[in-house]
Amino acid sequence: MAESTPEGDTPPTYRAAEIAAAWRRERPQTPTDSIEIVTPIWQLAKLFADDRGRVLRAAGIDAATLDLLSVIRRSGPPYTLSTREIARRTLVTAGAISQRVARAEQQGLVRRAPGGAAPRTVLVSLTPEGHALIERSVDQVLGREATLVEGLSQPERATLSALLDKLLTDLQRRCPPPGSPAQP
Amino acid sequence: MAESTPEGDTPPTYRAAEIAAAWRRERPQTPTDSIEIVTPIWQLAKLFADDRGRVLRAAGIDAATLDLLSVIRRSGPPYTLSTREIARRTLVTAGAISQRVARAEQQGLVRRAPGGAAPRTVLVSLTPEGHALIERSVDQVLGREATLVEGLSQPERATLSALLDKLLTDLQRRCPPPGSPAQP
DNA sequence: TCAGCTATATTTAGCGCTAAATATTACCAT
DNA sequence: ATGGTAATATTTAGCGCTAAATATAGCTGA
Repeated sequence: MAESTPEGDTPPTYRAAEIAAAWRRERPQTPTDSIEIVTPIWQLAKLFADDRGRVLRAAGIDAATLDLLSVIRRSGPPYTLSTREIARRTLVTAGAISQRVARAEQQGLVRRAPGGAAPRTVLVSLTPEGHALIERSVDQVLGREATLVEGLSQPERATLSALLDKLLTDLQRRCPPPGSPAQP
Repeated sequence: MAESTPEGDTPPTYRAAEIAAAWRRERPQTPTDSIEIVTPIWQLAKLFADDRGRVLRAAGIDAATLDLLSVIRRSGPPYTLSTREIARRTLVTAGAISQRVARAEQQGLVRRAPGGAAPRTVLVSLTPEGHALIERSVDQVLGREATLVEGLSQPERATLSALLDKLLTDLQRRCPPPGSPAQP
């Protein structure tokens, strides 16, 4: 056996190519076509999320709050969005949004007010404190991420993002649309 | 009105390109370079995870258990791995592995036994029931995922996976290695 | 007019994860 | 021998999310 139990060496992490090869060795009929796409996507998502978490901890804000303030901030003046619209744009459950808004309101970062078209619409607005916090956080987060993707050349990044977008579009056509994270 | 709030139309989901454009409109100095890479990665990760969740619910197994049984199964005979090694390969906290193993043991899918090289090593093995469950689940999951990536041609998939791997390698060199999901 | 219907927001129970604290074992140098 | 140290596993507290149940406001048609 190569490297399983008593752990000879300890490679830094586990590679998609190894996973696919292991399945083909163990079960030759296994359909491994997707592994080298899906696995690195999950690994990258986790790496980006963890790294962002570290940046945000230093900035005194958590990822959920950043997500909330960001979507309101970048919607432009008057920095107000309905709960429903926030849920649509962040692709997180409406119940989760309720909780995020409650926490942020507790910290004085947003304000809730009834009003709007639909029946029970609640509008969420940035307070001056919330606006200030997002202004000083967003460049830190996006600046850090910009350095993280520097390992790819500009043409490589363009190719990558085009392929990701194509795959995403195709999948959204074929899967029910429950939820998904977002960008500040 | 179409179907949302005051908000005019309701596109199926929120696009990375729109997010980047919104930030540039609102704050021209914002570094948006990473958005069209990071955002689709998170959206895709969520889509794949949700879709897998639906497949697994039908198969009577959850994602965490699939992850555990998979890593043991594809390590080959004797289908035994130490807790430590499982944690390394799935890139999830050792505490989480303890809990996953406890749950799976409760269901009769794995067995725990002391032994192995290091001090307090615990070896986790598949029971016949666990082996049978993973055998009949893995092809369903990977087969489904294979159809999901069909929207990309073979060369496109190769390019995509090469770029993802390059980015991942580069990031692993630059970020601390806390944790990340895995593939069955 | 008014009874229901629809659309939205909130609450609640439960889940799995992380981080930190704790427990346990083997080894090793004195 | 023996006390200490390193390595590992488990437990625990807390967190944020999801799904489902609940509450509420406006609309609509008989």
